[in-house]
Amino acid sequence: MASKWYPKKGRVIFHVDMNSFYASVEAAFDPSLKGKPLAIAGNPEERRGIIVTSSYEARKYGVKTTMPLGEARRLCPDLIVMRPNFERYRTASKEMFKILADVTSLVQPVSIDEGYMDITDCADQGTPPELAERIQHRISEELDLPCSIGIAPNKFLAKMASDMKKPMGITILRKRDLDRTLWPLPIEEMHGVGTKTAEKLRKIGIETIGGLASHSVTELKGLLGINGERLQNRANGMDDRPVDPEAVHEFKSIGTSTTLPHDTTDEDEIQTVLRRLSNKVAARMSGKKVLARNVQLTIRYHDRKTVTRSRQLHEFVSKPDELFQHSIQLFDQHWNQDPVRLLGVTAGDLAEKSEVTQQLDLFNYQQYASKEKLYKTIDTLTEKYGKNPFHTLEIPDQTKVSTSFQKDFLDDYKK
DNA sequence: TCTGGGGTCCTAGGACCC
DNA sequence: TCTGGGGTCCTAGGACCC
Repeated sequence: MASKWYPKKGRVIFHVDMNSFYASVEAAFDPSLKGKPLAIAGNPEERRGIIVTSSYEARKYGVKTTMPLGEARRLCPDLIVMRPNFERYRTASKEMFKILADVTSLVQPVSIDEGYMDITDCADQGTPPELAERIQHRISEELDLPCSIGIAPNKFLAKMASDMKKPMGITILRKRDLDRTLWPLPIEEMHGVGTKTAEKLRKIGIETIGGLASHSVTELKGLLGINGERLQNRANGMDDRPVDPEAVHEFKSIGTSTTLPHDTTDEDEIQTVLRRLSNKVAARMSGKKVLARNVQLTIRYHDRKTVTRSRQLHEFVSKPDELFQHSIQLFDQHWNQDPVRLLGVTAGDLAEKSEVTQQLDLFNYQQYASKEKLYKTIDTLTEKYGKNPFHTLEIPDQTKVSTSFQKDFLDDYKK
């Protein structure tokens, strides 16, 4: 029976998408909000008054994400507006992913409210629709939260499928059904096509996903680069990205930014804000036990023009003051004296603290018997690796060597 | 009523090395 | 005396997503 759902080749992928997540969490927390037009929005006094999420009741009035709060209120005078409670959403998210993890370890969270699952090898737990129903039912019963689930042979189609029935939908998207399910959709509804790309595609006569699927790939590449080819493959239902449960740990940057209550040119105020942002980034880095080798400053001016300035460092940083010093220097170097609307600090080129410490120990060559022998080892390995693994011989760059190199290094050195 | 905050990936040009 | 082409690193910006 199950074999009907499990052809010999091919995967079965779920995309689980929580429906208007923040608003739903609030309604689960306070059931008196159920059935009412509810929006989660920032504080307009601080110029953060945009809609982050809204309930389906609010959406009926035309309330949409990123809409300014004033406009939302005009469209829906009875709108209930709440500030976001991120801690509450994170807790709910963890509970939701726990339920997914009960089915398979092949779960890849992509954001706080959605994730992919590879259930190819879960045939013993039932057919995919049965499994999807069970997951949806558990999330609804245990957390009082609605979700939609897309079932498909790959991530892209699963993602498109979960979007097709909301809220509380379960949608199967098979390859053989693409011509009537996916292809008629307008091009901007395709995941990966935003305003700019949609505009470009419409200019060359592509209006639907089907239009993209059958268009000349040469022209698409000319228009969109490598992305043109990739989008066309997706439109044809081709996507071999694996569900990667580890991806969530491999973050590449940690940043924070804030829109100032008022545009400012006051350097003391700016300094205070940069210090606060640096502290916040450092705290999050410390929580994740990572160090950074790149610091990036973001400045958005009164006219919303945004510039980023970054520096690659020769050593790792993690302390609040280190981040602050780099960001204030970047600011002083690059600020054009115009009023500032937003400031951001981002730590990039991250590495795990434990690994960096290990490497620092390894390449602190004072611990080796002789410098000559150390250099000889480096020469040997340089030949093996085809290039000098250090940036210079004088100051071995301890930061950019692989674990396999470290191992070889020790093996060779001990000879 | 004007557009938040958290990210990722891609591109392109210049510097530098071989 | 003039010169190609490939590769990597760094920086900045843009597009996209939730």
